[in-house]
Amino acid sequence: MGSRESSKEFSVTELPAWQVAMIDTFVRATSLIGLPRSIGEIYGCLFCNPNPLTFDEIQDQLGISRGSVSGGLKTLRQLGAIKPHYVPGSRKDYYLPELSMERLVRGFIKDKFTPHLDSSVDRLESIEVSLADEPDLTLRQHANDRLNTLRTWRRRAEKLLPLVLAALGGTKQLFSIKEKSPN
Amino acid sequence: MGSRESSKEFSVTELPAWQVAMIDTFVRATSLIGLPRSIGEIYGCLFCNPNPLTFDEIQDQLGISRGSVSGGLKTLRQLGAIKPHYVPGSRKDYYLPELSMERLVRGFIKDKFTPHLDSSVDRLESIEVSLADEPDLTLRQHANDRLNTLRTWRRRAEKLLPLVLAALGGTKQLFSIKEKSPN
DNA sequence: TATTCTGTTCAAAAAAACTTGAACAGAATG
DNA sequence: CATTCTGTTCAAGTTTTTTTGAACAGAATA
Repeated sequence: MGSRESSKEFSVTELPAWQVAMIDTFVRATSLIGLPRSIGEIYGCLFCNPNPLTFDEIQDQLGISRGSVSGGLKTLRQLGAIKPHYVPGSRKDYYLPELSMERLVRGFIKDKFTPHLDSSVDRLESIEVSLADEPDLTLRQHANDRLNTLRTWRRRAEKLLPLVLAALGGTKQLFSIKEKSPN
Repeated sequence: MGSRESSKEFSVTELPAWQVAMIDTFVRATSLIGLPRSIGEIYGCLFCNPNPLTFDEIQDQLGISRGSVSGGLKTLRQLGAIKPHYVPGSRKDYYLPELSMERLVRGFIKDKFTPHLDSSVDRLESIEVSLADEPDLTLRQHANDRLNTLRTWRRRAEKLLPLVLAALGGTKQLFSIKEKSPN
């Protein structure tokens, strides 16, 4: 099959400095939000390249294992941070990076935050139930206050997410902050 | 000194179910935002108690090591998530939880996000510099586009933070979203 | 159907993060 | 000054997370 130069083994690409630096940006960002290094590397790799990349090209450019590439691409797909790109006549999967900040953030929030927020309703209710077992009345009252604080926090967090997404929205919107009406 | 019941060794408190559940809430939350379990436990412990707690009381209630308590309190102080509470006639430090969601979030953002955002300006500039070494003109142009994308993202993130804090602000404010003016 | 091509899986290895507890430092007390 | 009290430090141990790569599965090809 073709020249032996096309062999799979060791075609590790040497990246130019600007690509290394750009990928580093994403590695920092993913680490900041608690995602593994390899995910930042893979997204960064796609971000730097003008063309869609394949599994193999990503592995070669980054010099990481097949397992990491496979898992990383899976997570990025789930987050909506990359988009499969169909190339006629090729059996390989090609990927392009999602470039809309709004969609990136939305995917992340949907995956990581929304499930927690949703399930927290039940957990707070269950706290309320177990609160009935507290014999010390004063303490029970205090615990109830704190439970209400948690509910307020939860409600605010829920309301915050749409606001964040709107602020990042591709359609440039303006926000005005109005002082609360006196009632 | 006093009855031997007051001995330091093994005074591990048994927590009521509602406290365990409430602390669990904070453990989940801290883990969600990438802080260690012990930090969630300590804050949760303070959150549940009506009185300020000391180092020792926290350790006893949670059954964790002195090192973890010391480190955890340090981080929480740095985040502004707990407040030292002076008690006359005691040599110990007492702590109360910060209960303002806005201040909690602000402290977290200041500690974790703002430094990254600030330093990113320099890093993006340095990418621009190293970009000059790219011989392929088309690729250089593409890289420059992407660099501008990164700058836009950074700018948006920077503008987002005040918005988030305002939305959580104790002074209830209302936001209105206006469609962008057509220019 | 055998072979090659693509990508996934998962047990084991490696790395990173967290916790522990003994030693330490400084301040208050006697 | 010696002792006790309070809390910090940090090396070592533990746990968790991430990465690796060999084995595998399925689809296309010959």
